[in-house]
Amino acid sequence: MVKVNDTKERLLDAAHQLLWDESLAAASVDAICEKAGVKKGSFYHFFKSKEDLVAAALEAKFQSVKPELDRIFSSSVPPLDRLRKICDFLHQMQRQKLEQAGRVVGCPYASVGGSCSSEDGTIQGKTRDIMATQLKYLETAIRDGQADGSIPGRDARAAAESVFDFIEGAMTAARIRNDLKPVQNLDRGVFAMLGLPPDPLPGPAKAGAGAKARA
Amino acid sequence: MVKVNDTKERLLDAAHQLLWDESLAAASVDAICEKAGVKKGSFYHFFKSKEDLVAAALEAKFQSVKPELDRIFSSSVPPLDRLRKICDFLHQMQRQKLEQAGRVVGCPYASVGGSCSSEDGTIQGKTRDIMATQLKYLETAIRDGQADGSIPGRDARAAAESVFDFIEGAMTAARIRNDLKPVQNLDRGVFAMLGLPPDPLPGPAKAGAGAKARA
DNA sequence: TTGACAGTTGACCGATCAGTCAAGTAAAGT
DNA sequence: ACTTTACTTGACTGATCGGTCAACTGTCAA
Repeated sequence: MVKVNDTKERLLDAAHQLLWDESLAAASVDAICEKAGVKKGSFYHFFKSKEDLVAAALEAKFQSVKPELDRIFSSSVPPLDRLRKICDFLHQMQRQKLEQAGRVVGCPYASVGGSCSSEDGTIQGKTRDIMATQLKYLETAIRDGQADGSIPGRDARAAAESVFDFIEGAMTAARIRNDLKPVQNLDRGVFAMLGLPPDPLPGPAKAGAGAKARA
Repeated sequence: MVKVNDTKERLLDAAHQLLWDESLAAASVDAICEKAGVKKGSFYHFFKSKEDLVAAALEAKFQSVKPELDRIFSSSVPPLDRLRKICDFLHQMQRQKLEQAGRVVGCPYASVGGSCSSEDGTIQGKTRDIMATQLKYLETAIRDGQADGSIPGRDARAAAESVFDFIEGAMTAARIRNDLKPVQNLDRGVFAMLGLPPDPLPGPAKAGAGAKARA
């Protein structure tokens, strides 16, 4: 009995699911309403426009994963571990979405933000804001790493931007190719971008030919 | 008088311009026809569907820049120079499109491919093909570099994929933020990704504070 | 001269788009 | 008991979507 009226949440959930699993184009007001089991009149009781709902759905979803980001990027974790963890987190999330949605979905912010003309101010602005916030996590981790000597270089901001662009590019590639491979070893690309030697093979003494698992 | 009937070309041009400058959603059949100065009936005389036209427009545009790619990635050019040149080429192209379209447009293949549900087989398939072809240029250059010792590492394919993802991510970021900055120094990210030292500052003795241009 | 045919035209189709609205329900506030 | 308020509903609008069609035009070949 914690919540009797969850209409708004159902709309936000349905919208984000359509945005992420399908596309901005697939997330029509009618489709969102049908998926949420809500009539269109109710939709416009809670949101003044479709743009409004889309922006709210992106924001709500980001807020829901933010605690996880705060945990992963905790200052109590060594900077390189934060990077390893976020790469693994992104990979696992894509794997989970693949099972649930039946396809690789990539990053919703890049997909949605990239698929609107800049005129759609509200939506693209929201994706910009969220991605800027995500960038800060990377920037802080890299700056901490540079401070403790675990990461070479001095310009944490520029390094974070490059790493972020690489990750987003890999997510987009995974979506377009409908293939998890681009996001399977994000840490290798991230470490290379930062001028770090690649991680030793995961798992202790995992038999000889680790590289063969590629095939 | 070389061409009396350029209707098909006008449709392809108009379509690609809308796809690139605006979005897949903005490239409606009506909008394409209006921009091309062609009636819808004629459209369907040349193309059997909108998907058909979009795929053809993407392919046609790629074919039109292919000679430039072949020149940039010529085997007669040192591998590192090929990478420098393609980064500069992409930057200049984005700059030119910015002037022409009034905004940063990014990579049309990533934008279009990322903004359709995988169901749109034809279109997403075409973007996949084109991007796979582009990847081969990078792969060859990197393999040549690894062969002559100018690039460290052994797995040219994996390195090319990482570099490609980074470049695409930067193009997408530039589009979403409507800002050229992410594509202004692609070579730095590319070189870092390949484990290379950054290029020395461009231009001989370009006054002291090169880094100040950032602000 | 007459077809044949590539190309063009504008009217038209049903479906779907985002968004509106008046009427209704039900619970909370007075 | 009465009103206010939050929410729901289904029918509706005009615009636009992708796509069709029969009729028309010009050109070139037989």
